Amino acid sequence: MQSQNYDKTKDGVRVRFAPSPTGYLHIGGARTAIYNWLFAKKHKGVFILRIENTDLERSIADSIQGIIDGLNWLGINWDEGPYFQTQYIEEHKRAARRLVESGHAYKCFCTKEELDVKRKAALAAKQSVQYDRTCRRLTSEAIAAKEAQGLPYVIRFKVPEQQGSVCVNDAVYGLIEKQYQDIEDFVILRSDGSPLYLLSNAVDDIRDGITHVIRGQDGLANTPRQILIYEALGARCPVFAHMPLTLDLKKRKISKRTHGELVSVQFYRDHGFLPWGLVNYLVLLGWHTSDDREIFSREELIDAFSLEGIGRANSIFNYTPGDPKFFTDPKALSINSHFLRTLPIEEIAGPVKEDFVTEGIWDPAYDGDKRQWFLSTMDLIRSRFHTFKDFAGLGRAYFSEEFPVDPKALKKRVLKHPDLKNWLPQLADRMEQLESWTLETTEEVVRDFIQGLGVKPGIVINAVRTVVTGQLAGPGIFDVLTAIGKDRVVKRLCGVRELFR
RNA sequence: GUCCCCGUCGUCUAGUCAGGUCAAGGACACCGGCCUUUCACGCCGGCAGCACCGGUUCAAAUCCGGUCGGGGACGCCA
Repeated sequence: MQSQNYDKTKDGVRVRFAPSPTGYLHIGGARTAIYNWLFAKKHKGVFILRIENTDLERSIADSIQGIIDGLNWLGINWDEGPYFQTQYIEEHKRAARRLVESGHAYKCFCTKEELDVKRKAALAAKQSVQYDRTCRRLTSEAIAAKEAQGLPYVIRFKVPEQQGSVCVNDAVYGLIEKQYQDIEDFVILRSDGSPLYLLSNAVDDIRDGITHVIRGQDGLANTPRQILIYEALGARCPVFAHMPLTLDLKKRKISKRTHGELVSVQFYRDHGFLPWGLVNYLVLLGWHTSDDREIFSREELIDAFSLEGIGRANSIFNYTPGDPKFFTDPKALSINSHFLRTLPIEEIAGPVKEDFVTEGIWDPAYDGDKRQWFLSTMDLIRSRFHTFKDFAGLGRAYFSEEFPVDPKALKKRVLKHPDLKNWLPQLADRMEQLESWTLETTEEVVRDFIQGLGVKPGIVINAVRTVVTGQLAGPGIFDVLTAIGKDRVVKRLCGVRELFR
């Protein structure tokens, strides 16, 4: 058998993301996809999406939609696919047969029951639990006889019985050696004729011309066996690069089962993350440059990315359940808010609009006459926000006449000084008479009013902020007043009496 | 039970391959200060770590050995 190289594109980089169809995109999976995607972009290669469903029963369309949606939202675009593993089952079977013919695999007639007994015995004797290779020693007559009886069989891979080992030169973990004697004759085809993952995966990667397999470290232990398959099939091995896993604070693998929605990409979309904020956070879980950069634009990240930067130690998704301040890893939030307050304002207008539409506070004029106002107001308030949900939440008073008043702010900034009940409407009267409504004129009228009262400026100013925005804190008050506008300010200030009830 | 991998601040990590310039640097979080009408932003400062033990060496986070701790793989799962 001659060696066939991956020459799909004259040895250009070809990588793939091969999730199983679970119905949603897991952040760990997203991270794997991101690394592959970055590697492909960096080397101007091809990124393939391949759905690894060997389970024919399931409704594929439904269960892959979540994955596709997640990748699309993140902006991780693929060049080929999605391919489906089920489409290639015949090819996998042919490969298994070919391996039997070439003497690299054999039929095994042992039943599950027999194997179970042996396994238990081995366990009891504290021996390693490997298949004892009974059927490997069957004569061709014995095999023919069993086949004639119609006995079901699986196909097992013949692991070399000599001394020695399989070597993997992992791009991340370095040289990994696995003794032949520590590998059992693993099954590659079930007794019902269907192929197993180890085989299918290798065959698919060979067919797709995959040059670099970038995947989770949980695949590391499979690699020696897959290399045996590659070699037996006469194929050139891809470069393997295993990435460390992401665990929770208790060092458990993160999963939807134990961590819920929090580990799905969808959750971050629903909670106001910018897609790139999530990408930037995820890429830092197990990868780093040797300078101190942590914030990247798309182009910067593609340029900076390399397999050498991938670490070997598992990282932890730093999330504390029930944390009142951080609903997910604080670092994720901080990266997201960094982008939220530094990106050109136009770039966050999109997601904010989408949210406003669902919240029912979108004004079509924000795309027209009020565009400038919309953008500058977002710009004014964004430095305090963590997600774009905050615009319709904490920032609601700027965009809607209906907004809640924070009870803490009300108590501390308004109710504490009963005189405000009269002062604020008086101030509103003065404002009413202003010809122009600018930073300067509003400041002048407010300061003048305060001077007349002879009280500390903060008392009035903070009360105005709370009454006008519903919040304890916010931008400089005169910025707030100009942003919200004379009519609404006056109306809200006069409404202070309501708040005293 | 067998095999493989990993171990630097609470978290993400730089530094480990080519030992000294590391009495260990950055980021997030936390604390304090400045700014200020508030809160953020920004700026300045602080807290906090080489898992442990032994060896090699003039010198070890870095090399070697062991211990402990963590993770992964050992399926007719993917």
